[in-house]
Amino acid sequence: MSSKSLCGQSNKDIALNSSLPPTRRSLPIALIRAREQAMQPIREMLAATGLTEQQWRVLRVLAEAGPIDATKLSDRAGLLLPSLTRIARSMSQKGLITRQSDPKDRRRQVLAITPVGQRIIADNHVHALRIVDGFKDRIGAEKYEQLLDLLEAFSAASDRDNTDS
Amino acid sequence: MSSKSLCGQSNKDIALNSSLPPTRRSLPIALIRAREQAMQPIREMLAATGLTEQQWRVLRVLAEAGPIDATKLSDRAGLLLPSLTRIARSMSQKGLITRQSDPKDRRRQVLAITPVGQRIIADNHVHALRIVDGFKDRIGAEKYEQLLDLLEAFSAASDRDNTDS
DNA sequence: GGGATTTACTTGACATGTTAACAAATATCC
DNA sequence: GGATATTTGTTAACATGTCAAGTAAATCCC
Repeated sequence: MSSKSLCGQSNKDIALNSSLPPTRRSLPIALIRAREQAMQPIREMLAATGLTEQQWRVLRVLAEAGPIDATKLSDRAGLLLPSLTRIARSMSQKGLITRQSDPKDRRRQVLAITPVGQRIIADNHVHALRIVDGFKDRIGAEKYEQLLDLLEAFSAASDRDNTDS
Repeated sequence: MSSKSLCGQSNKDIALNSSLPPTRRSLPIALIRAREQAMQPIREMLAATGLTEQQWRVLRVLAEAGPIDATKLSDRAGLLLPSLTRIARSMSQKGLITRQSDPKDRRRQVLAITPVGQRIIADNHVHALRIVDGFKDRIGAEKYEQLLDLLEAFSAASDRDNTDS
């Protein structure tokens, strides 16, 4: 099998039968593409509110979970703690959330949504529902659920060495 | 403040069965989580090289596709053009890629991988293969391919729909 | 052929992603 | 009790994400 000399000169053996998958079949790239597509209508919705996607996710989680500390919130919203620190400061200044240190453990910052924040969610509720419907329409409701299941399974499979007492 | 009271009292048209999905079943969040999990071993691999994930993707696509213009590269690597502009400048200065304007169309910037860049890919080839194997092990090879198919289908279904108010 | 439009980047401004270093409060251990 | 380690969050520094505006080259169109 003569190699095609992909990029020019050095057609050294790159271990023929064990080559990296084409970038079309790269999971990271596929995830990034899908995220880009999914975010697009959400950003359009949020443009009118002045919120970013991340700030919207913070409101969504707080509305769902009630007051929680920053670490749990960052985990549930898919944010890193340093990002959340800045986002929370900004949202607090805008009156969308409140921050108070936990009296039981003063390291913890307990965050909670305000009525103003709840109002934003309520105002965009119907629009958000239509966006989710749009997701389902893209590949069908069944495959959509299947996709969510697979993503969840992939992310959950990170507990290898969890032999706690 | 009060407890959960998701949207409160105005249940006029939002009503009963039409509530937003729990954040656990949110596609954007699920995609972000999965991406975070997938990137983790890749970042560990790249830590020794000083490259970022994005720079690695640029090298991967250029090695696969040969010299291409910035727009196509950004599309295939899952980057926005403004990001690629800066990344390409940085990588060009490091000698990982080359940039030259297309004589046929001088608006276009044709980017290509250098031997130095190819060397980085070759050096990390085996490690990268192991990472991909790790992905498959997380949920099984079959579900892994299924996940890629669904992601691809979701991203491809973007030629329609005009969700407007 | 020349103005209007489109394309292909580029740049700027700001928000977030990411890692490392750090401070403060708590937990552990002797 | 007090030194040490761990947890929780913050800050800093830099790279990227994102949108808007800008520039230069090609295309359209009469």
